[in-house]
Amino acid sequence: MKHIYNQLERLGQLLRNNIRQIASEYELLPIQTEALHYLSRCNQYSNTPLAVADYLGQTKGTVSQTLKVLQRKGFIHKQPDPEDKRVIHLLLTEKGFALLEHFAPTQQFQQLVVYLEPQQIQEIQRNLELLLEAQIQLNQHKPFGLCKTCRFNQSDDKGFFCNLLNQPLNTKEIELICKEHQYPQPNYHA
Amino acid sequence: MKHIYNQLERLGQLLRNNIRQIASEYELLPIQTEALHYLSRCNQYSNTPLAVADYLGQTKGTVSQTLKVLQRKGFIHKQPDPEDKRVIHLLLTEKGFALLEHFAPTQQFQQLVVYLEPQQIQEIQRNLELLLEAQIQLNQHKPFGLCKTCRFNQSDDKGFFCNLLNQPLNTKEIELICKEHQYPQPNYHA
DNA sequence: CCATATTGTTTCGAGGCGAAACAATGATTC
DNA sequence: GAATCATTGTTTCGCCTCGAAACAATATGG
Repeated sequence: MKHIYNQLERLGQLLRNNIRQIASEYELLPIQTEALHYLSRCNQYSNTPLAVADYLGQTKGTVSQTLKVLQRKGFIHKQPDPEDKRVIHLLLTEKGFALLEHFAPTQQFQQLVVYLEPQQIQEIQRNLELLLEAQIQLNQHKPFGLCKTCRFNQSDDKGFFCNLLNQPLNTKEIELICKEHQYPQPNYHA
Repeated sequence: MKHIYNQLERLGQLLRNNIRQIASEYELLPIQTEALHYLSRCNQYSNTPLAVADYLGQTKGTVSQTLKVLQRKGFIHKQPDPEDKRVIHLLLTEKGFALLEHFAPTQQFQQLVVYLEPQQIQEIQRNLELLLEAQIQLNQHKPFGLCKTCRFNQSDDKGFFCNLLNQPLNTKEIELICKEHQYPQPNYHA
């Protein structure tokens, strides 16, 4: 496992450096682009400062400042929740969405496909999925998975429905990240 | 590839958060432990501030400050090079080595082995190796590989020898990271 | 209605981060 | 050998991350 740890640490560093390099052209830091990337993929119940803090593993105070910078630079705007006046929803501006086109994934990363065969790509995806689920399980970390893989998501002939939030979901929404996500059952090896 | 990118970004974040959590008990930041981890694995030609900067993808000015903190906290000490008086060698103190026992890999990460079968571990290692080499190739980044996989490393009945630095190497040294490392030839798919 | 919990912001101090200026030493060239 | 250029490392500046703690506002439960 030591070898895998070193490989993952290194891959993470290289990816982060890759992001840093491109982000610097827009005068952004890696953590800022990571927050934007999350906000572009999460659902309407998960786009709050607290959810970003949970996702990135930082305190709400730290995230609050990072969001202030992103807002000042025009990548996001804040929208008060009409029902719960404590809550703020974070929405990407057009500038924010435009930025992510260059970022997630980076162009350089997309070129990796040249070095890999389709079968290998499948295999790598499966392996990374395994590592991710095991890591989340061990960390006691919220999985932040997509609704379509969530135990609360129910599908019938009328579409999809979240049994936790008691809300209907459309085909776009079940592809988004939810902070309340729970896997149906452990699918790793005991 | 977009899926793999998202998985790798997430795995990197979780790993970094895991490190942050443990490091905070020692009042260290992730980047500081990453520098220490590198210095514990590199050879005597690669333990300089500039090499650390190349490895971590940061400027020498930034690294100089990080090293200053690590020195003040007693994890490393600086040793001037006797031949080239511009060069400083960075050596871990006992406290530095002791710290890494808890870190690389983290205890939590080692427990991942419970969720994986030996065959899967092999497969994951191979796949990560592929991704790493392709990523390094694309980044035009120095590989920072081990001497035993380097094209300059020659082995005969007397032991090992580096044809670049014209130095003999022992069995311990060929397991260390070298900043001059070069792969013998591309072993990915064109 | 009141105590408690939750969400988000602000403030503080330490430190990461890159760019640029700087100092010291080594290498090249003439 | 002296002048020029390259390399290595440090310092300074301004902006930002980061966590902890204090704070304000709203929600919830008795």
